[in-house]
Amino acid sequence: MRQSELLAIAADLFADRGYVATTVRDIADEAGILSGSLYHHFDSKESMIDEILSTFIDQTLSSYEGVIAEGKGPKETFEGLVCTSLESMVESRSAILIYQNEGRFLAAQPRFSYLTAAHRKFEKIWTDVLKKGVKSGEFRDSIDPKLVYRLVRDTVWTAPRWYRPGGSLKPEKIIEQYMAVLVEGVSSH
Amino acid sequence: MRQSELLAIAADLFADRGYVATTVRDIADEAGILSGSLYHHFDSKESMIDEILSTFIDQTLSSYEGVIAEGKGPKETFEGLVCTSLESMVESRSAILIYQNEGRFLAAQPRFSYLTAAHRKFEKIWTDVLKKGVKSGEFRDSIDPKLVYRLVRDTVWTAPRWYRPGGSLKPEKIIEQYMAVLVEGVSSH
DNA sequence: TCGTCAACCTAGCATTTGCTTGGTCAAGAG
DNA sequence: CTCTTGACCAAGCAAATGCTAGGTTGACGA
Repeated sequence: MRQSELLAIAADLFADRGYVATTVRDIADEAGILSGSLYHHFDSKESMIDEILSTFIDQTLSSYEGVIAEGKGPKETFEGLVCTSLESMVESRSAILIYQNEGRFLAAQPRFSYLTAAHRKFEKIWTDVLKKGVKSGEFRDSIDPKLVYRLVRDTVWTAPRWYRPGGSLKPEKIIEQYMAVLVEGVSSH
Repeated sequence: MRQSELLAIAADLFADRGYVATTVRDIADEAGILSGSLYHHFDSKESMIDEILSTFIDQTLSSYEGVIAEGKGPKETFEGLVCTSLESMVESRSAILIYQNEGRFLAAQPRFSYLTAAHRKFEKIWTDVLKKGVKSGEFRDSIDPKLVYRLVRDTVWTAPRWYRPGGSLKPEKIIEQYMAVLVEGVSSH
């Protein structure tokens, strides 16, 4: 399918230069076609980012639910959430960046109201795990679940900003270091 | 001075909507003047963001140097760096956001080469402290200074994304929680 | 009273932007 | 051989964008 190829190209450009700064001519150039030809595949520039974001949200949500479904304790579940978030950096790098950079602005439009809904679901999943960990004593009871959720989310979803796929810095190394700091950061001693 | 008022307006808009998405007419509207009148104060839209960013970098660098100059141990110095970074969120909220969101793209232009230079200075300051902490045994020797620097930097500089000045969530609360997680996250036990 | 000057306006130009319309072309089905 | 269809091109339009050139206004000092 040509559509998904074009979407991947668009996603990379949106992630690198920003959605507004990327023109439909930029995307077409990268694909080796003319800008008008894009409209054979998509209604509008907006529908491209729409597709990118909704796909990313579906994937993320189901990967989170998979971790929850394992039914492990709070600490291991927390580790699982951190791990899967960081792992998605490899395949969904540009989507994460777009979600982070353009999400807030787009969420104001009715078309992208699902962004706000997803945001709330993410928050509930993370804070639930954190609260359970505090109850079980595995996490310090001084932590504020909502605030720590934001900290962790921002931390794991900002790594794609400087992570370069195929670079010498391997994802495993990043995951190992980030997991250690974050888990130690919330655990009681 | 009218210039600084206009700069503050521009900074807020750049931070909220993005540099490219903000038009000179947006800025002028917010200031209650016409777009052409902006060019009585500034050479170009680009020179506005230039001024905003270089001011922010000067402030940040000198605040970091102030912390270093206190000559305390690695752990307390690290705490000081985290603290001053989070504190700057109140007065330099928009500048931090602009630096984070537009920095990478702008740094490619010769005019903004100072961004790359500043980035290197920031990295050196943070990693030096982390290395010293590892040597002294206060920080775990398993941590990778460069990676943990990125983690901490991204974490403290992403908070302005959702922090709302004047909101019910006080900066002190954020600083307390963030400091606890980050310091515990790198410390040895 | 006159001259100066910062701040702003009026009007518009050149370019870029997202998108449209009508057409071409090659591959595959019947 | 014809017909359909998916992928693309050619050409351009209306709106938006950064910026410019020349003029107006009101405060202030000499």
